[in-house]
Amino acid sequence: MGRAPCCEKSGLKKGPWTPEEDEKLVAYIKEHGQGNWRTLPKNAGLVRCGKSCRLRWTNYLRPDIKRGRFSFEEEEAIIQLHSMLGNKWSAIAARLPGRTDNEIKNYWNTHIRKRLLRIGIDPVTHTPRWPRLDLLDLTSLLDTQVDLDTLRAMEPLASYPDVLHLACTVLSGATSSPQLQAAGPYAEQTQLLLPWLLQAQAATATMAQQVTPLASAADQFLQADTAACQQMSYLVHANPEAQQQQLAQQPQQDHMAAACHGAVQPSVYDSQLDYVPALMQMASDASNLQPWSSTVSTSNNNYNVNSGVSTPSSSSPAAAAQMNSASTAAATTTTYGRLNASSDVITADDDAGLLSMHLYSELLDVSDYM
DNA sequence: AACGGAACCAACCGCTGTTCA
DNA sequence: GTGAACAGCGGTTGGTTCCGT
Repeated sequence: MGRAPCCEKSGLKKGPWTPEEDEKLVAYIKEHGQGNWRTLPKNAGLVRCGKSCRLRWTNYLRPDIKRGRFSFEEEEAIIQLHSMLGNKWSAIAARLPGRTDNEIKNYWNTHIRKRLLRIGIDPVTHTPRWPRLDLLDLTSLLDTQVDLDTLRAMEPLASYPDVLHLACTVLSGATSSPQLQAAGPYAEQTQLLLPWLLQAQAATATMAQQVTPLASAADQFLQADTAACQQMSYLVHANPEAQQQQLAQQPQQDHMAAACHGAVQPSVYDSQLDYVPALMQMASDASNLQPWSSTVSTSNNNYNVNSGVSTPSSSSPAAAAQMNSASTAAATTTTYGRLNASSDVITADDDAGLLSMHLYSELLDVSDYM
């Protein structure tokens, strides 16, 4: 025999609460405290289910609830937390004093989600959704005719928007770089950069698949990005001597760096468009790889690098608990790893959370909060 | 002013893990 | 040990408000 039913299943009022009902509920809880929701409605003189009373109290009547518009900081925090926790609204609410899970959930679905979609960020994975736009940006930035074969060869990169984004950022910075302008015709540099993008991406994806159980996937990502950034920098500066020097100074720091260094040997691309068939092959190889976000998850634990997002159906509280804030923040940052393009200097921000917050700040339309 | 669609959000629904008779 | 209810959570609904035509 189980418990007695909490309330009658019929004859109870549903729908919006009246001020009188609110008054009764608040008065009762002030006097007796919350809890014992089964008997509360009857004792408080309400013709409501206990569950309904609990919901009304926790979502609306609680005195510590902060009502009104979400601030810019709160919105940033929600996005940041969502990238780590997924649709764990109660967990997110626990970190936002005065806000309820229901309120945050509603706000996410009606405001943030749409805003992210509008700016091209997938609200589930927190990764860019429009790689082809990046591609367009890239070609426009090159300010030169990129042959169709090369473009076609790059198509598989649509699954790897991060690299394209990275390239765009670097190139946009490079456009205004006096060093680069002094180094030679810009078109020549970019002709080198395009095939390199493919190789670097393929190498990075391979690297990601071979992630070791000892190192966190997030760290691997970070290393890969850092290496990619360094290589980008080399290319932008187009100084082979400096490249070799740097290579000698940081031997075999990681596989990714080695792979990238091999890919950018100038001699490889000296003979005009010799590399195009090779590019096609590389692109084909790359197309067989899973996008970063889905490949890099270690099998011996529950760590999910997919921006730390786990769908309700696939996640478990244990898995969520294992995701400490530092590592998930690192994963998030890697996803949005970026360069200090304006100065052609690649910066590796130690404060991962801060970095991604910074990026989100850029993505959000601040004017909405003015 | 009237209308229709979009946006918003409080409340409900249904599921899951926990508690307890 | 069993099973029913509780408590909590995320998803969804539907009523209301807003806004453009």
